[in-house]
Amino acid sequence: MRPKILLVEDDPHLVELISYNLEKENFDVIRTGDGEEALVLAQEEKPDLVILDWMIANLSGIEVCRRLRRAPATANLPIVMLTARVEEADRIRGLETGADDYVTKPFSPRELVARIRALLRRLRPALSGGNLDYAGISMDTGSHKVTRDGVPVQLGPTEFRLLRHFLEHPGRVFSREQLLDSVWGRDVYVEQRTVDVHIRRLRKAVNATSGGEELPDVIRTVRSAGYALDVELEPVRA
Amino acid sequence: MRPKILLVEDDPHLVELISYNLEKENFDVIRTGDGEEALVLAQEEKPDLVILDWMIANLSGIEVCRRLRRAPATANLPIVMLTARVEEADRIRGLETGADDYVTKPFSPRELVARIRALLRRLRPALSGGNLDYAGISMDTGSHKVTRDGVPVQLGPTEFRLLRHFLEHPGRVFSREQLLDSVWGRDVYVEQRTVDVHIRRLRKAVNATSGGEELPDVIRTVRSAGYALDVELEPVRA
DNA sequence: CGAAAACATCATTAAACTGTCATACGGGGC
DNA sequence: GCCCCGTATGACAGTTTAATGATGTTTTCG
Repeated sequence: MRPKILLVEDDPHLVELISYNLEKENFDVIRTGDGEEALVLAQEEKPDLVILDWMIANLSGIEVCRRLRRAPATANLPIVMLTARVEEADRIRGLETGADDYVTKPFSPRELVARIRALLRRLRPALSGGNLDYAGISMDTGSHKVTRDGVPVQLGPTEFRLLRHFLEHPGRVFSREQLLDSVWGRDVYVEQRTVDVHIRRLRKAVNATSGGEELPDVIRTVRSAGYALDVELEPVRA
Repeated sequence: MRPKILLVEDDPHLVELISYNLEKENFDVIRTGDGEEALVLAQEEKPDLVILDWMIANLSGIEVCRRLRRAPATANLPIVMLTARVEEADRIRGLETGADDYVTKPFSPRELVARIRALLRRLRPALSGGNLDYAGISMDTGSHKVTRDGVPVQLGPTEFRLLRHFLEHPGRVFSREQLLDSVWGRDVYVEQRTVDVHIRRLRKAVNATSGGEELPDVIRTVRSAGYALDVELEPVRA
């Protein structure tokens, strides 16, 4: 899967340099030089990471950073600040505003890419071909193989993406709407109840071994809220 | 909660400089100058983050980094590499080995702290909200889980919203009307007495442990006024 | 092109939750 | 103690929500 990077930079020369290096490394790059537009693109394109120049048109980079952090949809978006400013106070201000990393010009494109990789490796392991593990479930995102307690699990494409999404945020509850958004895609219209069906297929595949025995369910249904991946330790009810 | 930092550095001057700055910022610092010992300490002390100098005794920093990543217990430990090496190739190698950030000497202590904060902010979201706690009751709004003294509590949707509302305003008394307004919704018409029933269900779930024993009631009934979440000691009346 | 897999829906069944009532309980004033 | 009024409680029936199995269609791939 190609990670999608939103590049917010108004120097055409730099845009070209960075884009070239990112695309060479198999990233998708969306470009803009405008602060306002950056906010819109961050909402609509759902990039995996933002590279943000401090000095851009319309809104300063730091203001864009602050607004991204404030909006729920982008509050967790990784942000790399990019700037010619070398004063320590500025770097610290950038980091404290919510940037995850801070690179000063002139910079090495390769180092920038390495830093982006390090960030994504940490925050979105699935993007860098890493392994996702939780509660005995192991997913190799590179080879698309999934095992439970070492036993291979067979999944269809949608179930795979669904499980990957859960593994990236273990324990957290997602509404059907959120799942449709992040697993199916923002512009697909399907019934919310369709999620149920895929949850069922995922459960069936993950909870059953080849022998037909039943393993503990790893997906928790939260009535009127959604679903979450986790091992409910006790189904005991008051 | 004070984050615990493992500082692996053998230059006494630097150790002091870094420790001083970290402790001033309310971090706990564990120190060692030895690579082997660093691995042991990482296992035993379970630090929240490691600062790792490239050049240290016994094992190079990069080898320590690699081994930390390999051991399951420390595979996800955030690592900040620290080095005098300025060559780009080294920085990239450090990041690709699994370090989360890379700081070159000479560096600003305040920037180091800012980078550490940025990393921890990102990786330990538990420290910055999402949780509601009061009187032994803990609600994780992200995973929709509630515990009392660590014991899971099962709630229906309405009881969950009700408890959340109380946890957001602990100690305060709400009339049935107010509760209907903020928990049920402004435009829903239900009997005021219905609140009583849900209060009862909430009490039942929260005050009873799996064993069936009774814990002290956390909801105070205020006659002719409403209810409050409160561990007000019983007005002892003999 | 044709078979197999994957998909989105629908209808049905099963389960959980909800609001209301009737009744029992209990504190406070007298 | 006795009464009054507000609260607690258990039961119940209707409603909402999720699980399940089946079905027709689309997509994938040989």
